[in-house]
Amino acid sequence: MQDLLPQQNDQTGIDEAIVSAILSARIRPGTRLGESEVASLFGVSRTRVREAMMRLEQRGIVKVSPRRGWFVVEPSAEEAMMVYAARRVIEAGLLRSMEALTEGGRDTLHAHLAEEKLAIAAGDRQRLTCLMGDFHIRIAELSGNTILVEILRDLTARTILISLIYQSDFHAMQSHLGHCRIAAAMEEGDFLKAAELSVEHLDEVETGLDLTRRPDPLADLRHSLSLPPQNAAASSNAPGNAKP
Amino acid sequence: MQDLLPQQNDQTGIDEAIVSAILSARIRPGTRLGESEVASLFGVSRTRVREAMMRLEQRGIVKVSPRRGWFVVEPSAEEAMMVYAARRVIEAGLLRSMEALTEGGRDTLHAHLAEEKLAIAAGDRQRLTCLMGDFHIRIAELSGNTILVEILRDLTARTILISLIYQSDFHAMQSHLGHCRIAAAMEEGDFLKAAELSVEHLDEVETGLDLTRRPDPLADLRHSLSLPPQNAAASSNAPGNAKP
DNA sequence: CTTTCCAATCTTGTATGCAAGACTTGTTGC
DNA sequence: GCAACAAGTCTTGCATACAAGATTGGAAAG
Repeated sequence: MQDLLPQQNDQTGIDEAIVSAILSARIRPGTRLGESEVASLFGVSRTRVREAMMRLEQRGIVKVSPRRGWFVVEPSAEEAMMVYAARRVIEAGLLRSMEALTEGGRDTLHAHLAEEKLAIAAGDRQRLTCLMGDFHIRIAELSGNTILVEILRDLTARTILISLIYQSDFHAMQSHLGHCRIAAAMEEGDFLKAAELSVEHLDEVETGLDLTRRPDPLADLRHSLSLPPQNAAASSNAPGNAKP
Repeated sequence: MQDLLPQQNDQTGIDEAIVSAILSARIRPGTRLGESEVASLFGVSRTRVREAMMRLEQRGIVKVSPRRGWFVVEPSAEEAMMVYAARRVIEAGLLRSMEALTEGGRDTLHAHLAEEKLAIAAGDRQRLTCLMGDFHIRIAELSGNTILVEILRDLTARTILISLIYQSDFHAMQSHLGHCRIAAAMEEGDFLKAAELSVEHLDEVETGLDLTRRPDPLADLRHSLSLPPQNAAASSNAPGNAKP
């Protein structure tokens, strides 16, 4: 737990520390965030933690289980589809509404794609997760509409949680290529094409999910014990423990 | 103040009571919502009011001025344009993503438009304000995507606040016709056309705003004293108070 | 050995208390 | 008469205290 919420200084806010931890996949869906725990980590009282949690709940990032605690959301398959649908609607709508790409905008996109390439080469998966989500936020920022930026940031956070539950393997290269194609279309000034590519890209990612998979409440424990992932342990008995 | 926040029973939540008051324009932008005041109105302690305010702040509906109080937001001209831009993006994107209108959906739209007609005939402006915003929410609901519904509901609340600041007169009939056209296109199954009409409709409404108008902090006091609206009072002296 | 029940513990839900900043208003000095 | 100032009042910010539900662990009964 101590690693998941770095001793970010108080000024940035508890909210952003948690969101940032999610955006870089340092914190898993279903993680319990006890008020007292977080409070002591940040050196404040429960009051402020609670306020932060209220805000995060409004943003669809944590949920409270009455008198049990706060948990990072574990989107259901249905919710996952809604998140992707919402992103398709908003991102495609956004691109279609754009009319020109400034020189600064072009540079921003190039710089971002270069970073993605770098992270892929380095195999830095945590950084990559963060960057893959950020790409879409960068595009929203180009529009200058901070309302949409904030909406998409929260949806991106949820997307990352979704991928942590339902995504078996991370096709980083595929996503990167998708991003490159979108950026290229934008540079050509063909925003309609960029919008269509964006929808395709999101479809691709969504199709890559295994939405039949149930979130595994024992995931972290399983991992701590170095047990095989998912189901093998449950269906087959351990050796030497044979029983008719 | 007592009239603005009806003694809605506790179960529905303080948040929704306030949002509902805004959606039907029973509460004006810039209204102060003191923690103690609201707390006593709802018969709870400041703690719960504060939590509600935190959530509403996250939704862009209230803002806190440090150690001064909570206020219903008064969107600036810039923010107003962003809200409309965001709505264009999302609503158009949503319509474009739709593929069919169910029979139930058709009925919902018809029923809503009938209500609009009724309110226009009755001249019930408060109800009309509510309905005009609701139309767009109904459409989102047809998509079944609750995420987008919630986003649009908050944007609609902000839109109403914007119109209370910058809109001089309420072209209810014009808006209603816009809604009818959109619904008609949807019934024809021509969602692309519906999307375009939606953008036009929002443009129309936005164009009808006078974004140069500054929010008047004395509006409610002025109204209480039955003084002429806006500026006349400030530039001309009261009769009998002539002074060289 | 298994099941049931109860007490201890831990968690959030809510209220309250105190501190500190912002505004108001009356007062003082000019 | 007017400006500067200062005390008082009102507000949120934050911490803490206590109540109540949820969970867990163990003891007791079958």
